[in-house]
Amino acid sequence: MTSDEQKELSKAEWKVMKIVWELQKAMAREVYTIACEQHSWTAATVKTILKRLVDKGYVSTTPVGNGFVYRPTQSADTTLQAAADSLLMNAVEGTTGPLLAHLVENSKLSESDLDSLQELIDAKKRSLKSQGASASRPISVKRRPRQ
Amino acid sequence: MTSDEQKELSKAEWKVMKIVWELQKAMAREVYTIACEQHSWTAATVKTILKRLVDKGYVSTTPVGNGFVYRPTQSADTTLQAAADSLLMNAVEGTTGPLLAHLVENSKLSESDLDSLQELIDAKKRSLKSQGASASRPISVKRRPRQ
DNA sequence: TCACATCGTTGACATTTGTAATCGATTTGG
DNA sequence: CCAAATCGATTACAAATGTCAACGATGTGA
Repeated sequence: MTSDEQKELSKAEWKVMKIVWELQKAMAREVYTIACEQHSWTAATVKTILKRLVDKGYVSTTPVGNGFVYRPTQSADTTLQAAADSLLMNAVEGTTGPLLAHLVENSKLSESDLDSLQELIDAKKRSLKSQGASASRPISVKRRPRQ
Repeated sequence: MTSDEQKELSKAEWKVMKIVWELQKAMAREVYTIACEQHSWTAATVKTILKRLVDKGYVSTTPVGNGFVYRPTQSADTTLQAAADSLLMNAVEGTTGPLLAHLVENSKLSESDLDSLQELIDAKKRSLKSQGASASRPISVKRRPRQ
């Protein structure tokens, strides 16, 4: 019940986080270099964003030499899921199905990804069948970010 | 194709849009009432947000009596999909599968939603099988040597 | 018709975000 | 050991966003 209330990531912050997630152990130099060339930012800009990410708790630092090694504090997966849940809270009844269809259609998915999805869908179908009626209601995406 | 560059919705704007989408033809009074009670806003706040939504082009107005009737200019579906796509652009390689799994797991889906998904998944699987391994361009970050 | 209720517009102000320069501390190549 | 390269922190400032009050125009009930 700790008022954890993780601040959300802004557009620019997502971009930097993506780099940090990919590097896992990111040295300043690398982040600066990649981010600058990827988004035509100056190093100063990236510094600022990194700082804010640390403040928001998305990135942790370990001092080394002159500066830090930066690490993500949560997995890209967890963070993305939280963002998706938050987005879904804006969904109007009945739009979730089409949204998922759209996403599945336009995403690059591996065979095992597809298998897992199939699995889940089957399970859902079964539980719908067995439980029978229960009309659609407001979207219920609960579940706080774990970890 | 005039540089349309649709501005994105902010948090508060999504909340009001949701109401407009649900009403379809929304009179000011209704929007104010619902939004105020739903988010403990004052009417003034809702007015501002509605105005901004009109400016951004998400809501159109038809004059009637003292004020307007507000209507969404695009479907909730379309807008949600755009937002989801934009979110996915922040995704790290390999996180899309788990994300979709999470969403399917935690969303309320009708039987026909599930059918459609199954359909799509089958199709994807088939095309994976037939085309074999190619056509995937990893978006990985390369570490560059200095400067 | 007249007081009152509504509506949309303006103006306001604090906070967050995008973008960047500067500065002092520190590491490092020579 | 020193000059150059880096690094993080501080400061800056415009734009976007969250919130809201006050105002003037318009509709409405008595």
